[in-house]
Amino acid sequence: MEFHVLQRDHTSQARRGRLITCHGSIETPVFMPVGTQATVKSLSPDELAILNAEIILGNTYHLFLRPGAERIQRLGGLHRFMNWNRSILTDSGGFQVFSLARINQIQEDGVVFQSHIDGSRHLIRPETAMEVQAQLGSDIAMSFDECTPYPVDHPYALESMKRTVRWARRCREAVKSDRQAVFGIVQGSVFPDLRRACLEELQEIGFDGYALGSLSVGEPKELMLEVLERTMPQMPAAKPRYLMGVGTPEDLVEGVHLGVDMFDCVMPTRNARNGMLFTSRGSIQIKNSQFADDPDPIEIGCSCYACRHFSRAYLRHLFICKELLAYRLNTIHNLHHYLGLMTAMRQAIEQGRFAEWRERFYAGRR
RNA sequence: GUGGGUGUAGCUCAACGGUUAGAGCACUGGGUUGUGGCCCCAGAGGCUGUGGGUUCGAGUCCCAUCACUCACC
Repeated sequence: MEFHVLQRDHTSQARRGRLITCHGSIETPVFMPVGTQATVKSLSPDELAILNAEIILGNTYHLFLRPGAERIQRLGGLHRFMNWNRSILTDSGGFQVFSLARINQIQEDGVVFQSHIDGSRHLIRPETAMEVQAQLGSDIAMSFDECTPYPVDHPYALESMKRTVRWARRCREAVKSDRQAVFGIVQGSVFPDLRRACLEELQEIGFDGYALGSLSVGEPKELMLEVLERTMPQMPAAKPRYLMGVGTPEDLVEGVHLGVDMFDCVMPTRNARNGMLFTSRGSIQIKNSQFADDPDPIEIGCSCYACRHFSRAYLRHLFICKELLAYRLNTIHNLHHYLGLMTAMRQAIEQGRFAEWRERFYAGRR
């Protein structure tokens, strides 16, 4: 994998870059739609490609439990399995073990947990997570980490961060293929000293990119931004910086402003299925009765398939009836909005006026 | 026509003769951050079919009446 910083914005920490994997190049800053179970829910790969998604997320935890990584490997790897020939980043499963499964034990060797599907017990070790990701054949693999909840006290955050670093070392050593990049995940909760220490240790191990984990896990937004502001300047400039699981459109703008190159978040896709649609003026709930007779598209001037062909009234009807098309059209719109936002930010950086663009972005909001 | 049963929120149903008649769904609004097509929070909504009666007090007991429903002529 290669990463090049093409341009820096002199009005902020924002930077314009290009990531090159075995499956193509990715313009950064980039937003990666989440495709947990080998599909971005409700969309076909064709539709994703039309939306101009250059990289999507797959998930070790889910694919490990179902249908199983060996099976996917036998069927030609994740790209072939799901017929997606652009890039894929796989999450290590660390987050899901902590958010979905019933944890039985966190031990030095790994985590014993119970499947959220059938209650079966499994041990995931750092080596397991990397082996599974190798079988999936993703372009970028994430190291296996412990996602600390919020709030957490400093002593536990330290203990957890230290363990994540030891796991990161084992992950790095477990990866043999040079076709797969590996990112380390910076932990340390909301404590700048721990974030800094973690980052230093991870850099010593040496990764192809560095991610910030355990943010947007319930902490106040100002606190997340504060941690970002203090940590981002310490991130190695030559490597991609990935803010995991974030976020709202505002979060993306602030992230880019502070120098983040990569984001992923379920928000545009999950919220689409729950009827929340993003526009440049803020979000709307399509189920609201005020849209029952509204002939306008979700956002006037939006060039997505949903906005070019359908009214808010129709989309509201579909959503209230729980028609499958509602999920698809809403998802198309929200991803178009997110990916369009990233395109706009990349252009602003290229033109050296990101700060000005950011002002206008906020001015347009309610 | 005769006998039985049931009438409570938009729907399906709770509520010992005793606080301000509740729940689920539907409806209205809010939430959702490395995905369980969910879930969570809040709100609105009632002449308890109608009219009498008994009682300190009736959704509840009694009488009449209307509607629906089942069985039998």
